[in-house]
Amino acid sequence: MNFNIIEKKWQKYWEDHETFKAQNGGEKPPYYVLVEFPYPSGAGLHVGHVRSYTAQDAIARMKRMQGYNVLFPMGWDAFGAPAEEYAIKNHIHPKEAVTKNISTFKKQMQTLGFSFDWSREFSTTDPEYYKWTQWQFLQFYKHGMAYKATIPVNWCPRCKSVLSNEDAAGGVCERCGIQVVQKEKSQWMLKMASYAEDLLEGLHDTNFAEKVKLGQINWIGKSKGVELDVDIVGGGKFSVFTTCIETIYGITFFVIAPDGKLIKELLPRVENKEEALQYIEETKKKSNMDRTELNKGKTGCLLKGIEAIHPITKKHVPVFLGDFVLGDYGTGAVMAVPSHDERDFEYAKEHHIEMIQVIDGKDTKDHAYEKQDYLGVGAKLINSQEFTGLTVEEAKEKITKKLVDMGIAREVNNYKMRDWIFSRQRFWGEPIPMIYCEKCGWVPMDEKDLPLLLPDVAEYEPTDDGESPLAKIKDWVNTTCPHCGGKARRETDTMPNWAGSSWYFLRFMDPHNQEEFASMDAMKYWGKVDWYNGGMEHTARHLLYARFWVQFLYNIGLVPHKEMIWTRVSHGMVLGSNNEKMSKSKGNVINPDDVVNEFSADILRVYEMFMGDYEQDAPWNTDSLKGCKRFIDKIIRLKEKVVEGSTYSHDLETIIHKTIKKVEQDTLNLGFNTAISSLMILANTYEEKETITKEDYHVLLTLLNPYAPHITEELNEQIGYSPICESSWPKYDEEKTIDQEITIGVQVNGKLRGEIVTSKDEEKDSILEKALNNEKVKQFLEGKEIVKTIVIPNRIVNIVIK
RNA sequence: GCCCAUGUGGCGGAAUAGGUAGACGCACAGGACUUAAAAUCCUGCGGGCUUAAUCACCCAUGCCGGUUCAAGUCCGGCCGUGGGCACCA
Repeated sequence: MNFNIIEKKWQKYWEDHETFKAQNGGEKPPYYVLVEFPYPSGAGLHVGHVRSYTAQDAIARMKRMQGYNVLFPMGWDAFGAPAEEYAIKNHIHPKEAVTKNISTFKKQMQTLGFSFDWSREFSTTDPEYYKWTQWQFLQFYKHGMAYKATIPVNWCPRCKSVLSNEDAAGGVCERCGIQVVQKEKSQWMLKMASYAEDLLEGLHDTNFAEKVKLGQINWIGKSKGVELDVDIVGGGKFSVFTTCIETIYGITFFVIAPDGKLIKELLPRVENKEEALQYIEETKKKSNMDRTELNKGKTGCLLKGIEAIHPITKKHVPVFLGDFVLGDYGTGAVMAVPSHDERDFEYAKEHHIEMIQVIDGKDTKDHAYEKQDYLGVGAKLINSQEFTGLTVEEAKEKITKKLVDMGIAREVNNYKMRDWIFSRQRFWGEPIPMIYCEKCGWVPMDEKDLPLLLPDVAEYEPTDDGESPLAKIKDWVNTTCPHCGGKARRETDTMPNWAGSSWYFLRFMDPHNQEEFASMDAMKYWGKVDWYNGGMEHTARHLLYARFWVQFLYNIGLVPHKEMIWTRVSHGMVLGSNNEKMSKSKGNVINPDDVVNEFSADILRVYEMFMGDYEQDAPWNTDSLKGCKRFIDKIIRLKEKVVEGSTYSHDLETIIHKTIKKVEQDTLNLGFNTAISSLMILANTYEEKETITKEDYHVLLTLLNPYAPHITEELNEQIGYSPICESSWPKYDEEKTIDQEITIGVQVNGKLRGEIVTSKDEEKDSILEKALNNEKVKQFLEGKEIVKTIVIPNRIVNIVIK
């Protein structure tokens, strides 16, 4: 049997018959299966792609047979630095590289038989697509959600570009892995931080996997606390944010961020201005990474002439600069309680500041007694005036109330998540459709002039001065102001590659719409994405950006739901056979094309589904792949046993109904490996028989079809059935999934001593009688007193003796 | 340090609500078929102890405890591995 020819044959059949084309509308209920569209790299499709695409393909194929109108689209996320770097290295235009890569990817996907609706294909780099990305940016701008700000940003010296906080997690460039540095630049920003609470709340309206939800919750990083005003001796005041207001009596100093706004205001009053300025300069030089890595001691600088007044005791306490306080979190200033915060403790030691323990229960000579240790254990306050003796929980509440009543504090929430830095100094991205006019300032382009096309140029290398390569293209940059008609310049930064992927799933619902990014009708028809599969690494980035983007569109009335993604799941990686991540340098890369050539697409698909728990990483194992070939060969051989018959063989009925149920449920619960295993069991059962009916064979082929679509269609055709892709999914009868005879274990004092055969739902008394009469069990009961018997029909018998 | 995940044979991994641990597959060993190989088929395959071989028994889901008639599964405490975050007040 030539797998190659068969696979081509059926791929052509599907194409000719437009089998997988989804219609917007109709009788059938809609079902949207989505898998992250890939970045079409030069390396081609990875076996890891095959794993998740096959999984979603199996769901899509099964759902179609179950009578759903399934949307299973595919496209290309093709903007971004890798394409640009590839292009620079090979001296071709990124557009050409992308076109070539897309065609390779598409061919590979088609070879594997994924049931994508190719009529909806697009790339984020298509002007007809990025026109709408730009249009949506203008909506952000027009609703006050996009602004330009000069801020210290993460700058990657190698990529020569600004990175978002999400892209620079851990202080290193996400792509090239080198340390990022801080640089002041004027950037477009999207006000994502203002959506922090909505993004948290919205998670309740999703069915994301728990770990995905947690990933987002952690990234958003909400803390509840109190913002407290602190007066300065001689007038003026500042605020601090704290989550531990119960320690207020332990304040012995305050620390403010050297990179924050506050110090700029206070500086004129600082007596040791020179020293302070020097410290600020030093801080600026350190990147975020250094600041955390140094971690050696707590550097800082006392601000002479600035003394704070303790809000309750009215004592005067010193104020310091310290780089462990971040300028862009909270208020950029903290109240320091060295007895109850390790950082404050270290700082106090370093700078010889007094400490006051205010929570009893642990010695604070060597270390602070921190909140994670004193909360929830009934710890009580000391040295805290009228609050002494209260538990920390009571004190938290009462102190807050007192301060709020005094009018010097507010309960607030703070979030780690910041606004989205939306500018990149790169060529290969969506141009930001903004124009700068000396007279009018930043002016948005007229919507009817979109798309703002990327110019065709010869030079797209990034520049050392931190400007986008677009800045060099004078006739593109120079334009007229849409407002006053005067001379103006275009924004030369481009969007991050997360922009295009933030709304592509909406476009798939209505991909050829010329008037809108997608019609409200189409989006209402399809509703939320039913299944969205993607990598865990996108949890804090793509998925968060996409949700933010959708929530914004919802708030301005352009999408029907605040959350457009219902279930989000993620797959484990396919590792090399040495259990390490596949990489060229390790020489453990498996190319799916080779596997298809040597085995077949179906075998590769079945293997990747069978290789292990879908959500866990799994190493590649060629031997195991051969086992899957044996399974497919067995399926083929079974055809020789087929005889006429339009019903299931009587003795196979139970196992067939059981298998239908199992495959159906497992396929929808990410249990792909156990679905395949139950099909193996069914095939093994068939093999033991002399003959099987056509119907027996047909049902096996149908159940296997979502996983191995080509060979099953071929065999099914050979026994004279019409194509599986046009048939319906078999139904199981719950009654028939249950064995009439069940063998159960008999335990004596919890240890298995024998087995008995019972009929389904047999009476307890009758089961017990059988158990007591079991020869082996009898031996253990001899001369003993039966204290208790437990009989669970269909499951177990346990006899307790003394 | 904090958060998450995870720990079951030689290996990948099974085990709805606690109910016969090791499904299914791989590898390995022995055998059949073959001139031979491949393919296929049959048998065995956690450890220990016994035995001529069986039968039987004992131990076993990272470690230590607990709850229960019964624990891979529930609870408490440790240890290991992988990942994420990390001076976030």
